[in-house]
Amino acid sequence: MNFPDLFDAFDAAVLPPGLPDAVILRLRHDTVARELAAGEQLDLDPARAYFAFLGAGACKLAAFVSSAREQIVSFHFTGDVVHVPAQGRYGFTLTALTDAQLLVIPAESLNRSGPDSCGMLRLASRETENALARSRETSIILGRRSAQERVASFILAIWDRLGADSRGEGWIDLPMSRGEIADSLGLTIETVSRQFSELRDLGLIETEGRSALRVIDLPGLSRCAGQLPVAA
Amino acid sequence: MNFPDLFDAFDAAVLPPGLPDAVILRLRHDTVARELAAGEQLDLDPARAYFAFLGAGACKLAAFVSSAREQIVSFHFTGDVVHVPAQGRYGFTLTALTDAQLLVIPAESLNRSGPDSCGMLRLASRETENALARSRETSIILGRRSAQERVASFILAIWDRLGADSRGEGWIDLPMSRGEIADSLGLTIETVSRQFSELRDLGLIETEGRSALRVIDLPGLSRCAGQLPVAA
DNA sequence: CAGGGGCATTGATCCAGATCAAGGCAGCGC
DNA sequence: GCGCTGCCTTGATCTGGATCAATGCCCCTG
Repeated sequence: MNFPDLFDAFDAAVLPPGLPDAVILRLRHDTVARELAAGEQLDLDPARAYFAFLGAGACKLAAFVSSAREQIVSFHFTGDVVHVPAQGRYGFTLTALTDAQLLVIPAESLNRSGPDSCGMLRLASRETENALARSRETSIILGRRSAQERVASFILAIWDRLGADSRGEGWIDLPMSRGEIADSLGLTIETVSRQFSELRDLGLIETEGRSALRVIDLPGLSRCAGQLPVAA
Repeated sequence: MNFPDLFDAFDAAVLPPGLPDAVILRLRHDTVARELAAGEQLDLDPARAYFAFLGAGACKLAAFVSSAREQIVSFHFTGDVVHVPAQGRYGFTLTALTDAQLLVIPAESLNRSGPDSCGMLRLASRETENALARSRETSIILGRRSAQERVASFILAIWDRLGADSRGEGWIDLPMSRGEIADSLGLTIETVSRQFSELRDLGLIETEGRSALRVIDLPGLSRCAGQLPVAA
């Protein structure tokens, strides 16, 4: 996908309708397309915050904690808008899990004030709010959940997100390694692996090879995740 | 403090300068003052998101996870703007730790579009972004830190926040109980207490009674918190 | 000022998950 | 198709923090 197509996709999927042409043009001018190979890291100015629109592929947003292991803040997939914060106490990096195409927009461009660009501000605000909701949910999981509950929650979340565009019989392909799952759940690789095995033995999921996954018993998995059956 | 004084404080401390009078008036009309006694919980419509300006006192924002224990998302103090999300998978509550006075503003009021209210949107966006940064930092602490690192980080954070307006000789009063500290750090009361004792034995902090606290060795405490010495 | 309730501290034990240590297997290059 | 490399799985042990169980000590009330 080239820049114009990517930008059109972004416009159609994310931008609020009815923005003045001049505003869109200015935004288009500030926006840059990037193509990342699997494993490649997006290089940004650490002093600035960005929004990135993921036109295709999957990526992870991670904080460097120590030289040891990173903490993965969130995973993102095709169509997502990712908030990449400026460097504060921690530095954040956006890294591709699969080959990915994205549009990179400096946060300032959305935040630029001006009577015409309210829609854009609204957008920035909404996307930040989404990121906040996800982050707070992560905090809850990291603070209070057992290993099994964490892994079950993770599978539910990714199943929910990728289940729709799955190939055929409801199998999905996990784009991230066990190590990356561990880094997002605050666990070790071994524990994640053991929990996958246990959920398989319980007949809740099925796996094939390293990355293929199928949920067999969704209610059972929800129960394992320790959540009330989706109360209203 | 009555409503006009509170609103003036809010205007002076938070609102961007140069907003049209009509916009401020409308906001003032949508805003409600609330006074909470220590331990009292702010009663809100769970279907809506709010911003709350804390004119005086301290409070906690917590998610109900199970009937067991709650996960405290953040602590807030005089002058803070708190983002209280609408109920999603989890319900959130804002509870006073000390007697508190606050202004409650429906998020919609700030988000209302209109060519004049861009400044307000900008404000909402900025406050949400602050909340996001805090939340992501929490995630990092909950995901990867030992008990001692968590408690040391907590003390550093609150010292940083309350150290300024401390009474005299650099003592601060913790407005929250050990249990609440535990609930915010993903630990138990006992572990928090033991870590306080250990940091005291290490000569890094001093305590008196249940709530008085003084940091003696700030660099040492930072080292315990496991953070690089505030790299640029 | 005495008594009592509730939070905080401290100690003893237990266990979930980390760490250490082998294998096993998928996917790749040759 | 064979071997190699790097993930993944599985097993054995260890340990940090949870849990269980007393006490101690503020602070409030009468």
